[in-house]
Amino acid sequence: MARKEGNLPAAMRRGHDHGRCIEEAMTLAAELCARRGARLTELRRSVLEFVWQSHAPLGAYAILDMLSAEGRKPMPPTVYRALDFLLQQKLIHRIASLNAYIGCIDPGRPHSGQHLICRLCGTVAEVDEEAISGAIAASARDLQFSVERQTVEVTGICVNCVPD
Amino acid sequence: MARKEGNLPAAMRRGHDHGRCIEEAMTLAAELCARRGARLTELRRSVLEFVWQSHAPLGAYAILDMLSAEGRKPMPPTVYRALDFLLQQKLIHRIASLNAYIGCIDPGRPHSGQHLICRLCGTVAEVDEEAISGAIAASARDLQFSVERQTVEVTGICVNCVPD
DNA sequence: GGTGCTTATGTTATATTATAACGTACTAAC
DNA sequence: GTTAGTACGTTATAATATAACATAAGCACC
Repeated sequence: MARKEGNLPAAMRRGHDHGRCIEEAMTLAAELCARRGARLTELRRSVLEFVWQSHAPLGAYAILDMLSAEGRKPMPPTVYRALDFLLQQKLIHRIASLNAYIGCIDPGRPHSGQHLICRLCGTVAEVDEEAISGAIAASARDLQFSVERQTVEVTGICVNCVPD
Repeated sequence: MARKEGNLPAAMRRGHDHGRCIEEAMTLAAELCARRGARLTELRRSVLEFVWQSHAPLGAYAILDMLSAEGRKPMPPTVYRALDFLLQQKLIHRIASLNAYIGCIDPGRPHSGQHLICRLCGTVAEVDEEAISGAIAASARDLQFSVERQTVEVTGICVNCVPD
């Protein structure tokens, strides 16, 4: 029995109101930064907004081009510093296998986060399955390995890109 | 109860006979390539040997330097092509979070493979836990996502690098 | 043992991603 | 308003990777 589309992550729901995704992400980011005493400057806000413009991850130089098109003409370190800030605040994730950055769907809560990357449309859906992170933690414990970070990137074809 | 060192992957056994790791890997590589009609040329063999010189992953340009020191003076594409061949034959893995390459411990058998990366000594241990790959497969199935590749990279501190 | 096909490697140039180092400007606290 | 700290600007370069085309090596067939 096929899962209802409504239960899929927003990234994989074709018709979802993405404006709402952006709006919620920006609001939550502002709240979190305020609470933490971290400064979500105009630049950082712009970068976060660009990252959120779709559910496909964005490269640093794509962001740089977008900022240039907007009138700012930043150099790479400026962009990387903004990305570093957003990473530290856990507002975005880096997708190592793509050298690109994507908005975090749940920045308020600590989580490891697994990413499903569609090879065709580029969409990345973030999930947080205790079964996965728990299995990794258990395996590490067994080897007396002290885990600091889990990177789980699953490449394949999403439901919207396979023939029915 | 602590796991015995003898049960750890070779990468994490301090005193293991690494010459034997290399030897076995090279023999197995030769066998597999022969069986598959793939040509393990001198260059490819050298690259594989360099990758196996330790259980820490090696960057493409480090390999290039090693080849240069040996007398060959290859250019980057030569190294990358050799790495591509070895990746296709599943004789090595690419560690995305490090942009580096490491020998596969079990190239004969299809497997997804998870990597535990010690931030301090650089050692990477490959494990293949059905609990992990199964949990990922189950989660993907649930989202009707068709998995082609799993990248699991766990960063932390290995048993040899934590204080007793 | 040459011919031609395929695969592997050489070579030149450049693309892409990321950081080091140092200077300036902004902000908040006093 | 001075100062300390943080953010941003700027220049230069490092590190990783690939495109495009030329040459050479292996091999299959006659």
